[in-house]
Amino acid sequence: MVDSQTRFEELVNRLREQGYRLTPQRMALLRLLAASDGHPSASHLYDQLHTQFPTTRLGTIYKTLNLLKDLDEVLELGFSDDDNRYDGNKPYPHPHLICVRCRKIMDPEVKLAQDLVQQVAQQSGYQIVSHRLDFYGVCPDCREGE
Amino acid sequence: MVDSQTRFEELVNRLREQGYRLTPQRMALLRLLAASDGHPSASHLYDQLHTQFPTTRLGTIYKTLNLLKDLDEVLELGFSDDDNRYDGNKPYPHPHLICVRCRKIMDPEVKLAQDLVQQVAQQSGYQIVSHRLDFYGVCPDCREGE
DNA sequence: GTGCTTGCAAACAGTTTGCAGATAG
DNA sequence: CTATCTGCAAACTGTTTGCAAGCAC
Repeated sequence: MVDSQTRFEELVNRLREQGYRLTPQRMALLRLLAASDGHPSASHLYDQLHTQFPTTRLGTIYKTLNLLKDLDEVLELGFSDDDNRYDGNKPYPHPHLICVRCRKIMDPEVKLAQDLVQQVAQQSGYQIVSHRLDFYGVCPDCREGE
Repeated sequence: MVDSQTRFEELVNRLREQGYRLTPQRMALLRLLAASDGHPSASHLYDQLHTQFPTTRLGTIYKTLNLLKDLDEVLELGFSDDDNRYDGNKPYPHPHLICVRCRKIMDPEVKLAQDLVQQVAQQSGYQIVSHRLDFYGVCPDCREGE
């Protein structure tokens, strides 16, 4: 992972150069995204921002997250049965490891064989634009109490 | 893919042996699930059932789908930004290929290297219970009109 | 000063739940 | 006969939208 201060500055510059405004709330959100490796949800980010900016609402957070998503600076991990999660450090497809008990999400140190993507493209005639690989399991902490 | 009649009978027997009732609506839903290779959504199934059983409601369809999901006879593909899709023919993890334009879903003829799963388990200490691999792309039909 | 951003509240959509009447076994 | 299933409607939840006031530039 890139240094969190560096990533923060990257995000700030990216918004600035695109002509977006850097409000204090946005700066704080960018700082959180750059600092977190835990794939926070919008409401987790809200909990953290709320202490500093008591009037901040979830809606505002979603707006900024969607903005960053459109700029490809944040990866959104959507779940149909749970809050979506956001990764502001590695905004490109990569495998995730999800604990089915505590919902902790980490990045395993593996990657999808690139020729598998090629193979799918050739077989199907699809133009592949992205992919997603999630492993579901029980994390060591959650296995302990069994 | 297994023959659709065979799969239908499998599903019927599975419900029967578990003591669940085989109502006409359920039978029709099982038939649809066994026959479809297009990963239908609940509302797609509803559209089809509705002609035969005009009083059938989406809620009922969800109840039966969840029942089959609990019996591991249907695979649910959840999407945070779209209807969930259901696969009654291959109710185990396998890769999917999703058109980002028309939302058609097919099964590419590839499979995830099994040792990748092992590798993740060993590295992380997680007990892996499942996984999901989705490729996103533009299907040949949707590329045509470009 | 201009118009993007925020706070706020209401809307949205897919899915789930609760209940009374219908029905499979 | 009776417990399960269906139809129905309301509830639920995470996310999005619309608008007026605020503030970055």
